[in-house]
Amino acid sequence: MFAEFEKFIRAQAEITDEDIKLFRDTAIEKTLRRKEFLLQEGEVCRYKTFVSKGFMRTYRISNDGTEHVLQFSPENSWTTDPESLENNTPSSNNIVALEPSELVMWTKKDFNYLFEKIPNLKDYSQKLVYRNLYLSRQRIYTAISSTAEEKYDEFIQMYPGIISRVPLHMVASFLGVSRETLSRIRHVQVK
Amino acid sequence: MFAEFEKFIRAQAEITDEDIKLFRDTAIEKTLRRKEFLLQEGEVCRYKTFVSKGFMRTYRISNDGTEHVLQFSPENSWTTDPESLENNTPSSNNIVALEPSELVMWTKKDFNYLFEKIPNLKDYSQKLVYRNLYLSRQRIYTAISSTAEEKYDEFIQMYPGIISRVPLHMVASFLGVSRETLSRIRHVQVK
DNA sequence: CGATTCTTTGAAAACAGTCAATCTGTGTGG
DNA sequence: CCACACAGATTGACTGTTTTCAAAGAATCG
Repeated sequence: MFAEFEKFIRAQAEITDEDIKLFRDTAIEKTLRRKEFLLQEGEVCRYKTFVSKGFMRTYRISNDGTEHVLQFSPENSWTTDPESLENNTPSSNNIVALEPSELVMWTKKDFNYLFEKIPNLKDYSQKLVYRNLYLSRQRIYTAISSTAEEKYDEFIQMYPGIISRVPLHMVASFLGVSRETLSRIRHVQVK
Repeated sequence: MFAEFEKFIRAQAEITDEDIKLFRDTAIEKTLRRKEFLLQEGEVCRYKTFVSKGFMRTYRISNDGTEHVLQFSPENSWTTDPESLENNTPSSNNIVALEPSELVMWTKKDFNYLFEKIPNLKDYSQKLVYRNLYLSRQRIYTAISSTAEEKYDEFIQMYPGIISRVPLHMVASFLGVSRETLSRIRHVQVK
């Protein structure tokens, strides 16, 4: 699990062998089976976590009991609840494994220590947050400006790999459309 | 204009008199009349900008020519296109004054210089980005999970001051509903 | 005041959601 | 290996919501 992370982080930032040792010494590895939770609503998120294998999904449950998917996290991406982690507040989100998954995690404290010791990490982290912010803005724009069909098309464009790995009703939930509507949209397009 | 910024930043972070001098020496002040642009689609965003008085609005124009409001920025808040600023890429957004406004701006270069000189600034900036990210996520969640009426109610809750300062059709555009729908929602609620 | 911008209203049409039933594929246990 | 259960996907009919279009009324800016 750590091996995948090492490969990933070396590709993303200038990282020395010593840095890698620091990462490794503080990392916690975790394996999840399908449908196991990394985080459940009400818990405080304790870890920055990197998905080295598998597939995670973040969702929230609304008052009427419906699930709404906020994020898909395939291997080689990060998944956490930054708000809960930063402020030590109970999370409103659930993070669950969609496939058997392998995670590499760090506590906030350890990661702060890494920030001090690994100069390039702060820059990388900053960039990551910014990218997150752009993507969020883009998603907001799509949500307020597009029809269901346009949302679906953009999803396919932006995350081409995802559609084949998750049930369609979760894609529908991610897009904010009912599963039936998504089904009909897709059927029209096949023609 | 700078006076408002000084007051604001002192309240937000531990800032010394020397820090203030640094801020001031690099700041550019700008006054905008109603409907004047801070940034237009296609331009590269060059400044971090603080709204010390007035009211700014960020919007994007979709293919069919419709405006979609991404952000409202009243006095004592920041407004920029972070993506364009960071990557020197042409912006897809327009930022325009809704009221006569006064701005305090810094180039990216100068602000990086400030980051080096003012240790607490990085933390403050980090927090700001994070808060932005939470708010964006919240807005995404609302967009995919709520009815038009719920969206409006949440807007009123979250930004109580805004509704009285902007035309309703811009609120509608922010929420992703037609102005007619918003009008009807509001009318029902008055009962 | 005059022009422009903004808001409201009504009626029709388009769109998306709900409900219920059916179909499909997958994997499990007998 | 088959039968069955289960999760997921699709379909049709219906309902409800939202958009669109058009017109008129209200408010605001210069």
